[in-house]
Amino acid sequence: MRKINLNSFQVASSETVRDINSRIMLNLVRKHQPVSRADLTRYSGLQRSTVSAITEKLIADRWLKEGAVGNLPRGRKPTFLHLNSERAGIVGVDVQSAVTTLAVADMSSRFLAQESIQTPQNPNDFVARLSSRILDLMRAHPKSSYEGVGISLPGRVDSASQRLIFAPSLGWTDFDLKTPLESALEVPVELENAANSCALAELWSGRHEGAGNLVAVTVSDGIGVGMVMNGQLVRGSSGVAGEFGHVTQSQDGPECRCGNIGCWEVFASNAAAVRYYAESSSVRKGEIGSKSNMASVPFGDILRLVDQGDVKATLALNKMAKHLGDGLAMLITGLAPDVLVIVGDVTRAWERVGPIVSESIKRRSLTNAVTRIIPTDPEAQPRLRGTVAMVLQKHFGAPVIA
Amino acid sequence: MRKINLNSFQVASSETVRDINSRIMLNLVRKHQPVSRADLTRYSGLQRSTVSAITEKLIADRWLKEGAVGNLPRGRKPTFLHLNSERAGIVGVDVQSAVTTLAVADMSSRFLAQESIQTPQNPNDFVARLSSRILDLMRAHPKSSYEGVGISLPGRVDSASQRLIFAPSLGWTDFDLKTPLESALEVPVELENAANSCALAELWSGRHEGAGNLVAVTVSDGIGVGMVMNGQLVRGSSGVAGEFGHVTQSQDGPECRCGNIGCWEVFASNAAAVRYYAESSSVRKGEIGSKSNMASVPFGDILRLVDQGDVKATLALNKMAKHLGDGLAMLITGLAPDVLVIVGDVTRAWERVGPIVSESIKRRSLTNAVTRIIPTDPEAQPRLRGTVAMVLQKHFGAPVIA
DNA sequence: AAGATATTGTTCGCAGCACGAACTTTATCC
DNA sequence: GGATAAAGTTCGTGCTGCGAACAATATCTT
Repeated sequence: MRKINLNSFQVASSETVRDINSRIMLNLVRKHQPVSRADLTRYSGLQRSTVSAITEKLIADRWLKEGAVGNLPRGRKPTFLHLNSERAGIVGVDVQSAVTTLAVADMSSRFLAQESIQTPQNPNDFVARLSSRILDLMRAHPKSSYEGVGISLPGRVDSASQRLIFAPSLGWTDFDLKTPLESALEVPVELENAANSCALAELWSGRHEGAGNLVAVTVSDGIGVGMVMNGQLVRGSSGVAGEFGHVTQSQDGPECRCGNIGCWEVFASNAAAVRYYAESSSVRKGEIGSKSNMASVPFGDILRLVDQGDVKATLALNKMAKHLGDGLAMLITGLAPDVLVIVGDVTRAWERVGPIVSESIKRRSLTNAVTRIIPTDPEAQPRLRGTVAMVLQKHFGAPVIA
Repeated sequence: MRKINLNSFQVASSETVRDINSRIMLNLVRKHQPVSRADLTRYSGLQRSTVSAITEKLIADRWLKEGAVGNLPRGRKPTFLHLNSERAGIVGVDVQSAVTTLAVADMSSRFLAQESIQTPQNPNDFVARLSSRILDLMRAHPKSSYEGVGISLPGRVDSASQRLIFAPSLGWTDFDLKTPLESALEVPVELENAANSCALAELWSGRHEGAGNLVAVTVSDGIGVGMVMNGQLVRGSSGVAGEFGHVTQSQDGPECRCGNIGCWEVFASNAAAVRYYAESSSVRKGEIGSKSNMASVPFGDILRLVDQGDVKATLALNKMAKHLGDGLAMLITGLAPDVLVIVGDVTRAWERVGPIVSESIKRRSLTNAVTRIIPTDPEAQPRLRGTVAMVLQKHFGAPVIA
């Protein structure tokens, strides 16, 4: 039960009822399509007449389409309804430090096209290049309308101003991406942190119907956490919730890029595995601690070496896995989510990493928590799928009431 | 924006509109009372006629009452409305290991009476004694109706079955409190973990209007965390969210009562300060580690000794404060709440403890988080106020929609 | 072959609700 | 004593879901 916020509430009118029920209807079609009006009546509990009226409106507004006619042992044949994938296009953008991926999706979250560009260093160049590529994409895939552009960012977005406050891997600080893009594209733009994007992707994937508490952990050079609680993204005050990657795990670890000592991500990120590997090499050469001399092997190479049976790489990965599990135990103990999704290249080696992580969690967690831990296939592009969810949410999410 | 849960949703009907607007109205009266219909029109944005209709219904249902007539420089005098405190009584129960406190409150959350009993060891005895005392209280304070009984428990309540799963300080496991109490009292009973109760108390206190992200930390023999995110209690899967007290803070700490090593509460609870004090005494006597020989000084005595300038007690409290801050830094970094409330006897010494806690947080937290840290006056009985909020929620909370 | 039965989907009158204009009530100001 | 102002009420309108009756379209039974 939510408290009504008297600083920003919304009274209801007659139309509110239709809005609520339309959204329920859209979600039911999304889940069960193709589906007849009669089935929708049963799923929703509304009257047949009401379902007819609502679907008529949704068809007129081109959200739904009538499709094939079904067959039943008796009685009039049902007309199936499904989402009108022609109606609306959605553009998704996944910004990462090196590469930015763009995609066009339809209403059913199917990708129609995809391309990548190098992420420009300068944020103004980025806006220029991105908007021209998006315009090209929209022209190449004509739809009756484009509902919006969702953007996943490796940084923090202020929830009030919607400005990008901080993006260490890009080197951008306090930049307004939304306004120039919206005026160039004439389409609403949604920004979200990458971990939040992954959490949204999972929430809207349909794989966890009924799971209202869901945590996504992105593991790359740093660690990000996106939280969905009670079916809703938790952004925290001014949008900075989820920085569990910078929770102190040890008083005497190496310094983190955030300036503090012993953050979780210093021990459990890809960069940590790279460091472990470099250290074990240096030790053999007697070069302990001389950071500058360490040859930095990319994390992908470490995974490859592990596959080839390399001992040092395997030990480095194992160490990273142990620490990853330690931090995940914190999330499970504290948040008790139904589902915890892991995102990142480390999932490619989950056969090895998973058991070590589970061991850490079992050792540290309080309850035999029911949390399911799910590694995401990197090919599934969780960040990008999340950007589509950002836009879909506006039409399929629960209406803002009271 | 919330995702609609297709496993349990609620369609809207015409009456839904009235339900939504009535609840907004009730909240506006609660916040601004005494308040005229004309003011409610301005606050709500509804039409004058609509406000009249809604208030008429609420008065007929005895939620509101007309009060005095106001004075204005011009025009017809407004009739003030206020909550009808006679209408409904609420019983709140704060169960702690030694003492259980009962209270009767009115709709405006004012306490009318209060009493304490020793908490019986046996849960069946507890139910018997509690229900007879509650019936006495309700008879002594007749109201047109009793809306419910809210109970704060030092343990975990399963969110689905509403059974008390685990209460270490009481020694009860998997017990159904709700059913027997409800059948004895013929009034709905709400159960909640003590930290959650404190979070609800703060949420509904009216002190933080607009703050949707709020964390309560209870510090006693253990540490509990109650989280409100997006204006709503976060219970997690099966109701076990918030066990941050059992997050591992150090690999090599003493064993926790949960069986793990180095949990936060082992370092930062009242029991920790007691242990620190005992250890420092033992050290002087050369009795390191011989637990059995340590005289256990109650935490209250340590606070008293600190007041009297005792050095060992002060050092013990300082150490506890440092570790308390370390854990709070985790919560602030990870959850970024608007408000973080501290509950427990330790707040009595906040003049001393506060700066140490702030220092720990400043050293460990990532951002200059905007979180306000607020110690609660123990006299304010946060757990008990939360029990009233549990019941109030049902009428003043946002309606369950979609 | 014709009526019985089953199922889908539509039509239509009704009741609940918010809206908004007109109206009533009750003051003070000039 | 009329103008002005504000609070609160009344009433007709439009939107919405409800539910019963009805139309459409099948198969099953006799």
